[in-house]
Amino acid sequence: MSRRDAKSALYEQFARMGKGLSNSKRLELLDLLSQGERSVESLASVAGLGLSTTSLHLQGLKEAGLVASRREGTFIHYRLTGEDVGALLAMLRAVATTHLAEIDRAASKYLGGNVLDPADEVDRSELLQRVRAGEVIVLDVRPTLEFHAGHIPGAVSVPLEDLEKFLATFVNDEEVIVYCRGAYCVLAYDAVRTLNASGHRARRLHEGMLEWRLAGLPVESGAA
Amino acid sequence: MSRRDAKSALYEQFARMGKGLSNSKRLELLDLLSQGERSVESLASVAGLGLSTTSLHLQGLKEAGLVASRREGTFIHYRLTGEDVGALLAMLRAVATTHLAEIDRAASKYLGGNVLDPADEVDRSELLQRVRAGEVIVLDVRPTLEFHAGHIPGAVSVPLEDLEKFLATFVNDEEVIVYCRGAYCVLAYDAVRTLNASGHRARRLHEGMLEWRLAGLPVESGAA
DNA sequence: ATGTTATTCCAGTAAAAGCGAGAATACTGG
DNA sequence: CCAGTATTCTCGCTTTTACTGGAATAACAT
Repeated sequence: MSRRDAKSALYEQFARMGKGLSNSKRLELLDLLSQGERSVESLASVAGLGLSTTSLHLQGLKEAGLVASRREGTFIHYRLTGEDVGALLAMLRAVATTHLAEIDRAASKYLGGNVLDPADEVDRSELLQRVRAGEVIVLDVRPTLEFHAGHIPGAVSVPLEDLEKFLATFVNDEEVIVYCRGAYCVLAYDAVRTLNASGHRARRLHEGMLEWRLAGLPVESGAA
Repeated sequence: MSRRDAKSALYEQFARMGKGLSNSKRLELLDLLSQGERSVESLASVAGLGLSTTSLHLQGLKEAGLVASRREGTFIHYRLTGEDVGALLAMLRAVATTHLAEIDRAASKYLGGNVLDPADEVDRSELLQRVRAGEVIVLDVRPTLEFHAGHIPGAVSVPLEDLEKFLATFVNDEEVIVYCRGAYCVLAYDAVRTLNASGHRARRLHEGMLEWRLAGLPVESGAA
């Protein structure tokens, strides 16, 4: 084997992982998996994909070394192969946001309105400090299972769909900080709008759980 | 446009950048560009690709926001769009190395022999400290143009092809530290072998110029 | 065993990517 | 303005990818 061929073979290997990141549906799946392991069917329904397609993408991701699977009864749970995969995903998003102007437009279409207004965002250190001082209420608006897989200590789990119900009993006027999966997760944006519309002071945590964990900040798992 | 569609559109944008990383030849091109800007023809010859194919890949990378181009006379010089692109590339390599076992095998085939022996490697801080103390000679074995685009302060430019010639006049018995482009660049491995074979004490800098720069360490440009 | 459920495997199809060879284009220097 | 050079565009051609609907598997419960 020539030097050239050996070099190609090596870069071919790196490209295997690159291929995993080269499709929007696969990125959606990775994004979901960054919150904890999930079954194929659950991934398919959230990502809006057919089952066989989802299965195929997951096998592609496994081939790329980005995910691994575990059998539990009839279910097969997929998960990221490591923390570093989440970091890679976050960096891809960050670099893409910096260099592709279309992302801002697509993001504001998806997340709604004035996404870029930083006045509504709290950074991680501020949240940490204020929740420890008991000055704020932290709301985790992801689905319950994701909350159980890991959340910010002290956060209350209120899945977005239960927010209205929660508000009915929420007479407190403390400030609320809302978070969800990560940088481009829509849940917290929606929640902040709902909270503000019903007269509460609410802001969104900058980014979300993925980046919180990557920053090495404390994570609690199980029920609140 | 539905929520689903808006979400897809957003992830489609991230996938654009992912596609840039999904082909081995494109990764080779990015790797070369991480050392500084280059013309199309120069990239094509080093990567072993046809001119039209190279041009097409470069346009793909431009579409992905990973590279930009600049015209100078009849030449068009391509470059990475930012330092963060180099960081993304380095992280992709690192994550792939962690999770794809085949990479070790492909790497040792390409780089030759006992790649993994860490005894032959010097880390960045050790190099920095010892070159400042004047205890070692640092050899940059990349092509001259890449050396000019940016090198470790105090390093001597000896392109690999000129190494034999250099050795003829090199009677010093100080230790030599060799570096080249980055983690999987073959030049420094070859150079260390040549140096050792002719009785010199030589070790390789861990990784290379790309990672040195990303670590925020001092870089000098222009002639030595 | 048998039926149930979650997942994977298997064609088959349409679309896209990768590639080289040669024509076309864009700039430079007489 | 014209020849020369670097790059891009345009075809064809082959390979790969994305996806679907239905058959096949694997573990489980009865």
